[in-house]
Amino acid sequence: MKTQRRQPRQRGRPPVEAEADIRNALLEAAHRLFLKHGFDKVTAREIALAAGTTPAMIHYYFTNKLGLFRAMLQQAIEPVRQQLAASLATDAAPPLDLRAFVTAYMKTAAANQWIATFVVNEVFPEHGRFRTTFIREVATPMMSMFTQVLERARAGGVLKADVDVHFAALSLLSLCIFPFISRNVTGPVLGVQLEGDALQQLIDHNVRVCTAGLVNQTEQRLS
Amino acid sequence: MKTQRRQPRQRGRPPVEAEADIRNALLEAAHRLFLKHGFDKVTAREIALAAGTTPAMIHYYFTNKLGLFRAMLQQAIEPVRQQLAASLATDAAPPLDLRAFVTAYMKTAAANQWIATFVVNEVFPEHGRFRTTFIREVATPMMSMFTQVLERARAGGVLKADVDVHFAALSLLSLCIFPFISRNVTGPVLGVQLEGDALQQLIDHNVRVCTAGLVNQTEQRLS
DNA sequence: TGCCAATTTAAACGAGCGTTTAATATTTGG
DNA sequence: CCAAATATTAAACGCTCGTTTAAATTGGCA
Repeated sequence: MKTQRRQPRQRGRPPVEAEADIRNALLEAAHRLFLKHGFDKVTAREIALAAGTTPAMIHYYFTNKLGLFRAMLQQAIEPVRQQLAASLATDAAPPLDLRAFVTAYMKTAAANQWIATFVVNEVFPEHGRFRTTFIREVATPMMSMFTQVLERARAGGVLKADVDVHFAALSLLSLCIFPFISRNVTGPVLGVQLEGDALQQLIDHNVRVCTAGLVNQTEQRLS
Repeated sequence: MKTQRRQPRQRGRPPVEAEADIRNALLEAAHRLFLKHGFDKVTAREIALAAGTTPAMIHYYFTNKLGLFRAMLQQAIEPVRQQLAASLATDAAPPLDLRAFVTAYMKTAAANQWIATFVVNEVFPEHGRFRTTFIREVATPMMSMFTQVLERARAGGVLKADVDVHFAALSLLSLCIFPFISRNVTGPVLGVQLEGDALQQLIDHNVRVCTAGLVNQTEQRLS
């Protein structure tokens, strides 16, 4: 894995049609490696090699390793952030469609498993490189949308009256996120891979648990 | 934090009454630093300095940095493992005392917050240093006790008949563990510190959620 | 008393890291 | 067609890390 030879490319200013070729290769390699193994576990040389270039290009285009990480992250996280935010921006509520919530969260988490790894590596640790940024830019605004929806649901009599909104949010996040964070352990132990049919079963299970725990029972009794 | 001076101790063979003095100091410093920041984030020099000695002593007593980590971990994890295992070894069941379960888990997790950090740092990552060991020695046996208890509860008619035992276990773990793993983010965002009163509230909340979601309702209706 | 084994020290080693440099080749614009 | 700007390379720099070494100092024991 170390003595891999890089095929050197032509020096000098490249023709205009193929601009920023190396830059994109670096971003792509950074996405693949950083998000799989974490910032510290991947060396600048590895990324450069994977991108078919030299570490000096990281400095040339992104000043340093962290600059490359940041540039890559911005590209990677934006569509996901929008996707999740959209699943909360339902002014149509307050039926509090828990099934839609849970499904949206877990489907995106399953489709972008790097998110769980990234969060565990860079935002959960006390001195995680992106902890404060994540809290400011992602967690706080989304949590405020979240609790807002839940408050409205409670006002509409859907959420059980004596359930704390913050605890309800925490329960939902726990049930939806933990399985992905712990997948490298719970997968082998339970023999479950969070995709396809098993994922759908878990979604159904989670919907059931938090519906029973958080929502006033009405028509459920009939089934 | 770097230019701290170490007070050199007397050379030569120490008097017999104070044996393995440095060894214990190293173990104690390793416990404090490794479990707080993770194996990679702490240097051998830091630990040696914190223990009032030199890095060479790590080699002398534990061969290398990893040896020190392992020795420290064994000491640290054993009482916790026994404590948690005991909370499952209730042949007295099957009333499936969920409150006792949840309380035992979350109280120990709260009293030993380093566990969550350790698990996130060293066992959840795909190439976590203790992932396979943890799966073999801790996760698998405990999960088998866990599912056994749940199976018995279902046989006794306590657990809802159509709830999968593995999913039930996963839900319980999610609700009980995730809050500690994510505490550095959810703490600031929700304004909740998992200790004292807030911890008790969360325990009650979790008991309620998973009782409603997993257990057949009987006397609950009356309240 | 004197030697041996145990313990500790200061210093250095070698590898790997992120980063920087200086040279070089190429395209573009005047 | 030439000069300036640009992109890339190979090499090395300086630092930190885990680990090792060689010497120094002491207690126990014959």
